[in-house]
Amino acid sequence: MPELPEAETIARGLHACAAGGTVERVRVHRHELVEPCGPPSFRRALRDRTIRQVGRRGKWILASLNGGGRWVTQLRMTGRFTWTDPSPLRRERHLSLSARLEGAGGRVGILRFYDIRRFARMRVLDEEAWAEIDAQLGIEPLSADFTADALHALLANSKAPLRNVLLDQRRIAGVGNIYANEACHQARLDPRRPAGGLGRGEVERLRRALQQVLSEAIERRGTSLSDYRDLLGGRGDFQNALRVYGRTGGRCHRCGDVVQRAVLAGRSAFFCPGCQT
DNA sequence: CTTGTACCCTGACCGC
DNA sequence: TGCGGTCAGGGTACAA
Repeated sequence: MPELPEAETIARGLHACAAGGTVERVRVHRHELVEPCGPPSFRRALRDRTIRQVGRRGKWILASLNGGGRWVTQLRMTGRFTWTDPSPLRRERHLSLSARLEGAGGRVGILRFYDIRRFARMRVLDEEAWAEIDAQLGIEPLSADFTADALHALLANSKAPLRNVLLDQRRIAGVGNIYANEACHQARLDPRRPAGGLGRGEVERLRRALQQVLSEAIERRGTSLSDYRDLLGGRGDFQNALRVYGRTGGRCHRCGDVVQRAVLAGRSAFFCPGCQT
């Protein structure tokens, strides 16, 4: 579900409601969420900690804690946060975690985490442990460092299909299957092409396309195809701007050809054979 | 090293 | 109505 724009939207929402708040109580309803740490030690690590700020790295949600350390979340496919006023705890089906936060201004709110498919993971890490993970993550595609030269270096020597390389979090952090396919279409590049075979001009087109697609998706608060919702349950809007993703058989808005689907490394790729070469 | 596959899990949808 | 097959925004362990 969540790629960079969805993680960014969620992180901004969390920062607005949770920054300055102190975690008063944590309940872990599904232990696999906090594996391999385990619920008791996870609760101990988070209880009575104050959230300094909330941000994002790739698809990871990061809440930095006063006194050091980070509360980190990988949403994976169906992870979702909600923020509500205090209310009686109903036994909800996919509820994985709930936490009571004493807000900065004396407000109290409940942060809940739901995860239908239970792939999501949370941990509380010290700076050193986080730095290790951070070092494994690739470049931020919306940063100033993401130049054509940098992208060229990331793609060079790779024989794998372009779409697959864009999904590799060790190279570029935050791009998932929706935005990888959309960026390839925007850049008029066939997602099946070997990544290392792109020319300079093509690499620059791809860089711009990635930044445009990701920026517009953030402005539109993400893509809500089925599960994704923001903190308050609102939908994103980028599903209305998709050019190829999930549009097999539809007409390309640019050239009128028919959008096709291919399977690369077990996952769908969507492209227009008429204008992506 | 790189690349691809199976798997983790639930739910939606489609054809029969 | 039910049943089996396929697919889904992610990531990891493992094999080639």
